[in-house]
Amino acid sequence: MIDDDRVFKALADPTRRFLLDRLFARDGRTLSELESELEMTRFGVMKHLRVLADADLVVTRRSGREKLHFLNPVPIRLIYDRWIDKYTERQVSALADLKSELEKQA
Amino acid sequence: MIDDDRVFKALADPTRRFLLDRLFARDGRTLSELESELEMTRFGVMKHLRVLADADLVVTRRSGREKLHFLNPVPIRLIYDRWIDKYTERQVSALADLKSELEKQA
DNA sequence: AAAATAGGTGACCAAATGGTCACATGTCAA
DNA sequence: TTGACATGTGACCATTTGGTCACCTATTTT
Repeated sequence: MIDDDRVFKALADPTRRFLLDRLFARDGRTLSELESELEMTRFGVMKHLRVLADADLVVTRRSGREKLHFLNPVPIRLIYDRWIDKYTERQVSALADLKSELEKQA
Repeated sequence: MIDDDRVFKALADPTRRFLLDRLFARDGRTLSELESELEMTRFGVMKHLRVLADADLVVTRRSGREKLHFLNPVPIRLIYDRWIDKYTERQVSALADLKSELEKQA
């Protein structure tokens, strides 16, 4: 366990979670595209993407003058494994489903 | 999605993750017991437990002059559901297992 | 009842964090 | 080859956050 701190710190910011949500919906977006969806300068978005990349939650690939961003779900899975007991997994899952159902209605 | 920010902010601190780890190992600990495992004053630990409770990651029950703390895994499960696609779940799980295996050896 | 135990509040301070800007490099199109 | 486009760096500032302390209340124990 050496890089878990970077992951949790990266997830702690709402803008960065929004970026992950956008990449979860569709991968391979550029900085400019992501910037256009946020009330923030390009520099702010760039910093956030840097933090996500350092945490390995986002991986990138250059293509000409563009840089494409992709979501990497592996670190998320590791969080889950840390505090969800295998034996109680089913009950927790059922409770979580119930909670999101209730929130949908409200 | 109203209280997710409190959850992620709560998880962003290493001391708070350590507290969750201890409660995952065994529930129902008191403030004093948790304090004794940390290089920090009681007040610091109290603040951290307050943050975890506000995020609903920890629930408490009073018993006389003691206050017992319990881990609540539901918010963790909700994080998982947010960014793990149901269709790719198996592959991600396999990758995560591989990563933790490699880290054990290193 | 007195002393020890367990937990709680508000003020305070140093350090980390989120965001902007001036400036700069590399790439594509006309 | 000139200009527009896409991304990158370092300095800077306001706000948030992690931690301590003086002081306080409630519950045992002797």
